[in-house]
Amino acid sequence: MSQMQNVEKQLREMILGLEIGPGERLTERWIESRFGASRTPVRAALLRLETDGLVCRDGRGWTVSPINLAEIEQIAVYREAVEVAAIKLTCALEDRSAVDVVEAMLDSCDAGTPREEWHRVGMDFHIELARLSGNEFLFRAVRDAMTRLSRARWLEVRDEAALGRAWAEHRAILAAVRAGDADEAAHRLSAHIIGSRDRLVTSLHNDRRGLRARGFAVVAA
Amino acid sequence: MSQMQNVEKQLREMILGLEIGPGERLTERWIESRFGASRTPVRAALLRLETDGLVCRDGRGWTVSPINLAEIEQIAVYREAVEVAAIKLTCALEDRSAVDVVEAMLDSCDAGTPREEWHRVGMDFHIELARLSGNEFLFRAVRDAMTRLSRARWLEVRDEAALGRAWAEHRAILAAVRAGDADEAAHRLSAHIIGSRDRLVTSLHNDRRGLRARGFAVVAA
DNA sequence: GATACCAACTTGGTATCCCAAAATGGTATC
DNA sequence: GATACCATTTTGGGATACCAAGTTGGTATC
Repeated sequence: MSQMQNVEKQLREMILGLEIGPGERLTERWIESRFGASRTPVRAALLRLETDGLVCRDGRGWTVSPINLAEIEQIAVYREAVEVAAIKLTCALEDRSAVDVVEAMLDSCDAGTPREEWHRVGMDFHIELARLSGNEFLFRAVRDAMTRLSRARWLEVRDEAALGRAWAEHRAILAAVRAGDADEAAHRLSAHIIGSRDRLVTSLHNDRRGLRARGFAVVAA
Repeated sequence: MSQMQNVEKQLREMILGLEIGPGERLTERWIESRFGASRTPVRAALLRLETDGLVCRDGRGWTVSPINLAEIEQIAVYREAVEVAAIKLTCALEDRSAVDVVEAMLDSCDAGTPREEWHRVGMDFHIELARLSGNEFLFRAVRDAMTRLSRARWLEVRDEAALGRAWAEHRAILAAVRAGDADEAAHRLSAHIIGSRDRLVTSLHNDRRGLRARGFAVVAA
């Protein structure tokens, strides 16, 4: 694996894992020494992460992108459009047996599953569901949206009941897809996404002081 | 303007203007000497253009992305989803007077307008229309889709009647938006996009031998 | 004439060096 | 004590040198 991929992967994990907080300044030299690579691959990695929205320019320098509530709301609208389009395509397929693979992902989480895993599977559900459509651009759009939402979703305060509800919604969506009921699937998916958005924005809004106290930059809507 | 932006801009224009043909190999050293910049900004520019889908990796090297008919079909589905979502948002706005600005773009083209201008305005119409939604991600998605379609649309064989029909469809879409009729606007926009896709794919499919003879790589659907 | 093999060149990946601009910190002045 | 100013350091942008891997072209052998 090239140095550029190496730096990009590790830096991405540190940012998504909140090891580097939203709003923190980054210097190319710090990354260079941190990962033992020279500035050329570091700069390439930063350019990649910039297009993913994980880092952004701050004047001349680099900053880990802050949590932006307005952006989160807009992304929800965006992903609703593309996920609904994707699920309609999937419902129109003759062979929809691939939903079983997605259902198995949901099954892999139970009471003993660590929170990180619930978080990861909760995003991969949407990503893999979009992949089933066979449309590369809808798939990429969902993956990109989930990446941008990842940190915010991790910071969301969710009790077990909320997780259970989300999983039930996921299963209902899959059931509709399996039945080939595009309208039902689209409606449930749409409601799920908008509901998730509202809970997410509300949670972050209520917690914004605590988040800022932890050093996380949170931009209001 | 930085060297990186300079190289990116010029290289983008050369690719979109088909001065460098789809499928052509690129070397960092050629770009370096062509634009008088060193490899550092050249590499940064290539990474940018790669995320825009204008260049792609070919093993170890770089290639101007070929025209890909399957990709064009998928992008049409993608842009239909996002453009329809955007126009519905716009129709729901109280103040939709900004459509006048978009309408003025259409008015700027007449019989004496060069073909490049029709081409540019034909894309900007969709981009600016999406911008009116106020959703940054829907807007970016449309802009990105149009960038990826730009070369194919330029190669499309379109007579004056077809252009006139497209403009009429554009105006009908704007009229529906101005009236706040979301369903009508969405329906007309959707039909316009799918119709455009069909004509585009058909045209390129029929012309693929001629295009290949001009040295343009065309990947079949 | 076909093919196996080797040297020279090309090319992307990386490290490193230089530079200008911006940030920083200390000092002198009021 | 506050502030204006200047020297120093830091930082990103760019240029260049080096390397390894891959390609190419030619040659010698069969």
